[in-house]
Amino acid sequence: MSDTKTKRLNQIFDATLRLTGEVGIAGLKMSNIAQEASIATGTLYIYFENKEELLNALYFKLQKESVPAIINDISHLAINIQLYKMWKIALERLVDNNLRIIFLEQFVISPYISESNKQIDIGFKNYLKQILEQGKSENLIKDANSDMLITLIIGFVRSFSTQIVNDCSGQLTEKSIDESFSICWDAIKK
Amino acid sequence: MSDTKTKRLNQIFDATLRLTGEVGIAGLKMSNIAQEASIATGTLYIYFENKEELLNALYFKLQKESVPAIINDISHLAINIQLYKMWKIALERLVDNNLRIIFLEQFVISPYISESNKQIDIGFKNYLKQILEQGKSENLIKDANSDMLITLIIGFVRSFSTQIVNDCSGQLTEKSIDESFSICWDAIKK
Amino acid sequence: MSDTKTKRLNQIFDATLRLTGEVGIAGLKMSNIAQEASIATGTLYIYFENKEELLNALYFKLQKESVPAIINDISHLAINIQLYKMWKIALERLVDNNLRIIFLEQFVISPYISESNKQIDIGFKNYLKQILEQGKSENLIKDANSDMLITLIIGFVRSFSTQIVNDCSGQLTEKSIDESFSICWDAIKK
Amino acid sequence: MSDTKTKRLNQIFDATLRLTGEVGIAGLKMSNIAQEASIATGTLYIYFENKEELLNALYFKLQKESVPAIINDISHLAINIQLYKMWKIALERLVDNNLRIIFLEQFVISPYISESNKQIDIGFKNYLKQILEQGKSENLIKDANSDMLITLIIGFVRSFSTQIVNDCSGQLTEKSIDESFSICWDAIKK
DNA sequence: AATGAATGAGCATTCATTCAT
DNA sequence: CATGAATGAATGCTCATTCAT
Repeated sequence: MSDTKTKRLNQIFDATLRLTGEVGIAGLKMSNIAQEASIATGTLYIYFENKEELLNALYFKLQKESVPAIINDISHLAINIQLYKMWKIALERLVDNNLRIIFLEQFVISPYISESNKQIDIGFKNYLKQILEQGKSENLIKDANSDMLITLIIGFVRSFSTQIVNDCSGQLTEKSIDESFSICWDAIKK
Repeated sequence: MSDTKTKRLNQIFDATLRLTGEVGIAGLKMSNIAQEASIATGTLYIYFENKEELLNALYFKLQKESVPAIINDISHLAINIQLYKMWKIALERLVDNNLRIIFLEQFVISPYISESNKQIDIGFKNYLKQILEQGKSENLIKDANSDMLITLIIGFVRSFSTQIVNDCSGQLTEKSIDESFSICWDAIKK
Repeated sequence: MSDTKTKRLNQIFDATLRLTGEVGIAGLKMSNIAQEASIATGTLYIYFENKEELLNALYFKLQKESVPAIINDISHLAINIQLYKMWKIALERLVDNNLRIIFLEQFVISPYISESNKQIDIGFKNYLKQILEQGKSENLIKDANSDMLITLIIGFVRSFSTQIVNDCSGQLTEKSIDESFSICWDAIKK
Repeated sequence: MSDTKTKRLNQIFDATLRLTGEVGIAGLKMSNIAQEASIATGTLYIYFENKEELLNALYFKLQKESVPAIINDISHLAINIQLYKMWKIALERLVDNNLRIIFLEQFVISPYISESNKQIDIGFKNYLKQILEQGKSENLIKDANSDMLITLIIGFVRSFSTQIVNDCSGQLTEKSIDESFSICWDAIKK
């Protein structure tokens, strides 16, 4: 992809994220996205077929960026350390760019999400499942249904990061990362 | 309120819940709600000023129905029993009418939610906070930040009920209620 | 169909025909059609899915009105009288409402015409073919390819009516009808 | 005109004719013409002020090519031979390149045609008129209104060539040329 | 109160034309 | 000259809301 195109796409994605933070996905207008990105409305349609494709492309990009960063080569570590690292990276990524989490939370329930993007989470969940299964075999993790444990973990990360983002004075500190992970670990350890 | 009016309101609310399950909140159209409720579009505006008021009224009704049921006079029981009962009732209510949870999840992040309704959750959270504080003083609950614990609990209940609703074969059994609560309890107990 | 609906459709069709005469089919705008029909733009979309459907419906109506009028119960008459009556009615109908011919001529080559409407002429052509075949068997009509004769007749009617319509001072008189038919008849008679 | 320029113009004209056959004049887009001609959109505007000029230039070129070929020095021949030769050349030219006829038919009723191009037919019609007038004075041609006869002839040529072009299996043979002319001649001869 | 056709402001999308490279 | 990405005015279409019946 040419540098110009990449740059233009990022301009558009950044503008979309910024606006989502202000007006939500339901309030997004193509003309506003263009204005926020300092381009003409028509230019958006050079890069995307329509509004739906633009939003799905942004979702795909955010997911693509997130998952590898989270699961990056930690397979040699102890289970609880692996989980801790994933926990930390997930929280940091989500909270670091709070616009990201606002967009993701809203997009997944919007009428715009495509079938293919609906399935995109599954890769990460499978990876998490492997770790949990291994933990069970090492007698470190509870013998509960893995799907339930995964639901617990993801539900907590989402709630927690959303809370920090929405709480104006909220900050993600080492202490809060450790404390939240500790709670999560107690929930799933044997 | 006259019986006719109550009946009419329920017709509208049921139609709205049903449609939300199909098209999401962002996809709701007043004309469709009317059609689904077997009334004329104009009739909606006899009962509600506009779309925003209709949705907020539905949210208010769902919350009003849920909260009392959950917190109904259990203050004399042991902390973990109180929490277990709340856990069970919350799960049952959410899963029982899956349209309810879909609507609630979407509404709280929609542009339609009013300031007053944004605060409605707080009552329940304060109640939960009291229980947790009492638990801490009885040395049963972790000495962690109560808001974090609440976030954990609510995040898990939401994720878990959503998963059961979305999983076609998902059923809420005594076993899954107990198992999920057990995990949650391990997370917050001392 | 209710009277109101019929009236509304005619309002829209009339407005469309009038505008086609001014700006041609390529220049038609939905907002202008609405304005010309003294209704709101949105109202057009109550009666028609989109612009394409509106135009196809108008074409269908014009054709439906024309064909029966032309072929109305003349089968007992002599061949040349039958043809003369069809010739006269066709010319009168086309010239009588010159907007009709302008619309028809433009629509059949526009990108809006649907496949089903493309086939609509065939009914009339088949009727004409029967008459010509009968004429041949009675030794009144040339033994030439019927399709060619039909093409001749229709081509001439179209050209002639278009010329009269476009010629500002043009009038369709009994004399010009008779004269033009006489020429046509000489072309096809044995 | 430089060779390069001539070549470029032909590239553009050919592309325009080809596209008109596919999407009609109303469906022509400058970007598609450029693509079909394997040049950049902007390049079109080096050779033509705008879309209207491009189409009018193409129409003018097609007419310039056609008329001389049709009326080329046949004035010494008998009237019916003159007409036969014109008939034959006209049919051959039109059918030879069916895209030509599609374009011409659509362009003359499009909103793009300029006043000057509207008059371009008149030269040919005047020539035809002279022949018919001469034929009348020689007692060979009917004493009918010449404009009507011209309308008949042109209408038939157009319909007939269009039919051959649209009829997939249609071929222009010596036999069909002779047969069609014979019919036409019967129509106008005394 | 109930109706539902009508409204029109608002938004998504198109495409002829321009201009920096 | 040639390019093609960028432009933005113009246009098709939507849908919350109104109002005559």
